[in-house]
Amino acid sequence: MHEDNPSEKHPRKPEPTSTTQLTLGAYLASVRQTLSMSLREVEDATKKEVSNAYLSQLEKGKIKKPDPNILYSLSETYGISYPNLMSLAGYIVASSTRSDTQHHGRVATFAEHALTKEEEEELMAYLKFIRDRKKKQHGQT
Amino acid sequence: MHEDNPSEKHPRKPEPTSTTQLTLGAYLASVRQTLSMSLREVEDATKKEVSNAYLSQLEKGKIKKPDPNILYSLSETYGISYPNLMSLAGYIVASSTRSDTQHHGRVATFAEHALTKEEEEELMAYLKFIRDRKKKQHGQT
DNA sequence: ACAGCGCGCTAAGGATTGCAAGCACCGAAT
DNA sequence: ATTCGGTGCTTGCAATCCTTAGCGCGCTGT
Repeated sequence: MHEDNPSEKHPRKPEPTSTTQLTLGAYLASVRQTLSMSLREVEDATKKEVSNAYLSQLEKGKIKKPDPNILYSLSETYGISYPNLMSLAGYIVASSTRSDTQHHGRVATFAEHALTKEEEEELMAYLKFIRDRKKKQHGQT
Repeated sequence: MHEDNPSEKHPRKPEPTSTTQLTLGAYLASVRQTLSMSLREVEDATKKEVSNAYLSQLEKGKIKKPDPNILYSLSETYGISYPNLMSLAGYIVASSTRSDTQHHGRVATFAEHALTKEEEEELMAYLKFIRDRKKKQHGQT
């Protein structure tokens, strides 16, 4: 069991403005109050994607694992960071895996790997899989 | 039970529902079979984070919204892209991959396919997995 | 006073997740 | 032939999500 008591083992930070050790619920509540929105206003703003009842539970920490898409709706409505919400919810964030624009020096490629025919076929099939996926992946941001 | 519910509340991708019915389950099953791993091997490889029973259901498409962290475990043990799994599961991906148009053609058999960096890395990981598997047959990292 | 409205919040319940346990099947060793 | 281990898969169940109703409170106007 985990306790959600945000007021211990920490010398109490005076500035809750950053994305510190806040709980998801506390953070969401803070943002909503800052925007002076009611639970039902948020419900409408998200086009009923998040019910006022659920948001209440969310803010009170009664929900442990909210659907990522709900978090996304809230991030859009509030104008806050989606990955941050994901992180607060205990989900591993996709872009946290650093492997993007870094080591570019490893030329390598498959040329020097002497692919067997079997391997090549498998890799081709896999590549197709990846790309088929990306086609469907259009429609975000 | 139909997944064709028109009164969907949550943001779901406006997918054409035609052509490539590339589902999460099919993809996961494909990868696992390519790696020649049994359900229980994966269960062990993920340190019991994913039970064999659940993986079976996942592959058969019986699970609609798996926990992102489970998808992460699978992406790690399979050596595949986590955001891609998220996307397949219907979750909105945190920082969308803007990898298109990044082509830095690297020759080899795949040169004609103009691999992006991400694709290349994923394929490399995949190739490594294939070869690893052939060498050891069993054991862990 | 008392409607009426909006507020945060709670109750109850259907739906889904994820797991432990167990099933039926198969191939190999005894 | 029979046991043994391994395979995918199913079942039953507790836990959790998320929704629809509805409660109690405070406010405003008639």
